[in-house]
Amino acid sequence: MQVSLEDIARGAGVARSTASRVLNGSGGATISQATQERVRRLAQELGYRPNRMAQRLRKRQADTIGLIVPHLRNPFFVEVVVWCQRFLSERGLNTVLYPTMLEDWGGATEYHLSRWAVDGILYYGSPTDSIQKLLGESGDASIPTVYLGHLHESEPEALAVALAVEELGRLAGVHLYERGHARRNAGVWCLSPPRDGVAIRDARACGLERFCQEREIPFSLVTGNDISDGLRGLGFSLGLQILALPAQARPGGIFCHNDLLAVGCLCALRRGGVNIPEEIALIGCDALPEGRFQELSLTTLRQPISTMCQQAVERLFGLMQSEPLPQPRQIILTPELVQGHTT
Amino acid sequence: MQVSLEDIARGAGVARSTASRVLNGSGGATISQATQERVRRLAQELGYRPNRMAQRLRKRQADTIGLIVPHLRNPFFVEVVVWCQRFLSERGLNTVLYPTMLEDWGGATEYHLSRWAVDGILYYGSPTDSIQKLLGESGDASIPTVYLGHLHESEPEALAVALAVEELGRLAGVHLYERGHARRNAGVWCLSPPRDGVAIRDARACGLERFCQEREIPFSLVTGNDISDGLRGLGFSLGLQILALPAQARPGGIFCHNDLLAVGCLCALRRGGVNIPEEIALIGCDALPEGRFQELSLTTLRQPISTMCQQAVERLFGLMQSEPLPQPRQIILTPELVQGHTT
DNA sequence: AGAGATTACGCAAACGATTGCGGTCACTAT
DNA sequence: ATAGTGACCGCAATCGTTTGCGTAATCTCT
Repeated sequence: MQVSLEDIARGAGVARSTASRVLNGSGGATISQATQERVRRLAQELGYRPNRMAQRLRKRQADTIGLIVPHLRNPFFVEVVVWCQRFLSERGLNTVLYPTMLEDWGGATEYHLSRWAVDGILYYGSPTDSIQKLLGESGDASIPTVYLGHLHESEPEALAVALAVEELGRLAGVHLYERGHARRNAGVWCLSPPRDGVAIRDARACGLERFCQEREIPFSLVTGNDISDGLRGLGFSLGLQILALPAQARPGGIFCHNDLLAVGCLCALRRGGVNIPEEIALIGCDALPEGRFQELSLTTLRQPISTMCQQAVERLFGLMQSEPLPQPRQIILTPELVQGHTT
Repeated sequence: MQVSLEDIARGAGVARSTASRVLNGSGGATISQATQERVRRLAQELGYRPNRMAQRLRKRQADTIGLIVPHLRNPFFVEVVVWCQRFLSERGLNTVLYPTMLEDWGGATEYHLSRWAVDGILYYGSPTDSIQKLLGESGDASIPTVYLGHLHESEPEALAVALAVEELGRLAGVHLYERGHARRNAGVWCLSPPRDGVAIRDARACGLERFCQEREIPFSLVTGNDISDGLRGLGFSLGLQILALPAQARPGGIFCHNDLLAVGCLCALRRGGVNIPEEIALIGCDALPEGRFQELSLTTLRQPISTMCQQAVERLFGLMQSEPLPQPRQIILTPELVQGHTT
């Protein structure tokens, strides 16, 4: 059985309140050195450790934030988790993870994400669905929330630390164009994962498409439907499809929604004997370590994950302390191109 | 503000106790249908959700287990986390993650892992250090714990769901031998990460070494010291070192402690123009998806992660319910070879 | 020396739930 | 009519902390 504050108090001959005040250094009242010493020593000897549940009940806070990410099978999100958890733990906050896509959380979400279970939420979701959809009607809208990754049009007032997703597409376009991969054959393709059967036309796809339109470069947004083998598998099967095309129907440059797709696609193309980047150039997104250790290192776009997480945690913390809302409400962090050998 | 049991009770004109008993269906006493209906409807309307902190305080349990893994930069451990979390959430248990290697948890461990913060622990650590070292002197030895991944000689009595680590080495050896990669040049090498500056001589290295001794195959255990770039980076630099050797000093077959090392090494060797598997064969460990999508798909060893996690969670659950200890105390799950193109 | 300030501490009420025990009914059996 | 029996429900303690307020004791100053 654990030792409680009561035990300390009794042992030191003081009231629980006094012991509590000594141990937390809080509570207005002043306590004599002698008493402090006595209490502290006893606590030390008995190996006292406060009951978190009782503290949380009394202080009406959970010391916990919910971190919502799509899943953990993409190292990008793992990185997000690692950094968020690190910054949160520095502030003494627990992290509870909620992968939304991989598992069927159903009622579990409701169970875990009530106002009483978490003090705040960091939400990395698709820009089209807001957190409300996740929490359901029972969701408590008053939980302090900071959005990660992108701005949510449905929550224009919310705090967000986003990545310049559209800029990703533009940067990729510029790079492919300058390197001369854009005007070849069927122009530029953007490979995206499917969503409800069609390619995700997110900001990065749009950014690239816009760039292509400006330069009058042929552009296609493509996806596949076989996701049974993960994103790499999808990329691989798309690569195979490209291999099946005659040369002039193939893209000159490919921008992949993320590095996993890119790796899969690269794998198929290389095995198919395609000259990269001479025939087809490839650029990924997220700068995963995995891309660097391909036989042909992947050109990709690095996003400032740690900065994003740090800022988000900082903002969430402010929100939880009801500090005045920071200006601007939304931060947008810019990516950086990492030159590899696939462009 | 959240609605409490008190509110329900008052609204329905019953005592808190009655409301509680209705909502949990527990507590011996019988409640009339009419009352039940009234309470339930009110709870529904008001969107009542119990305060977990209060419940946990009262029931003296945290509904939470601590999942301890070295870090999350290796997808293998991510997989462990994903599966454990899944099986735990099926049983209504929260998961809190403690990466031991990546971050300096220091006092945080002590803070989070007390008897009062978690009901149980799943521990995936190196076989040489026990959980006691992690928890420190303040650690509460009475927390139900199940060891994951390997047996801990320091805890022969403990429950464990282990992988047949030594068998990994043996299987790799047999495979390299049968494929004719073992007797070439400098024989078989085992690439391991360093620990305190020297290669980890764990069970898989020993398993391979023993096999080599039996067949009188030259064997070396090698590592490097540059881990600034992760395991892939280490593998890569070791690959470069191999490239610098004259052919007859090179290994005929390499067994890598894990797929990340293997991928890095493979990358260096291929870029260096080595014929794989003709000149050097390579076998990894863990069957990460990443290995399959190399230009030359990696031969590797698959371990039954989901089974391991499921069994571990099941056993931990039993332990927490103080069920009689299962026999045998330790389960050992065997790996399976996945043939790729690097052997 | 007595008023006022300060120091040092204890009392008891929260926080929101669970649960052992006891009490009130209505109804039946004697 | 009285005791016995269920069915139904409320009282109040309990989990371990925090904290507002009250009150002695001590000190300071004139």
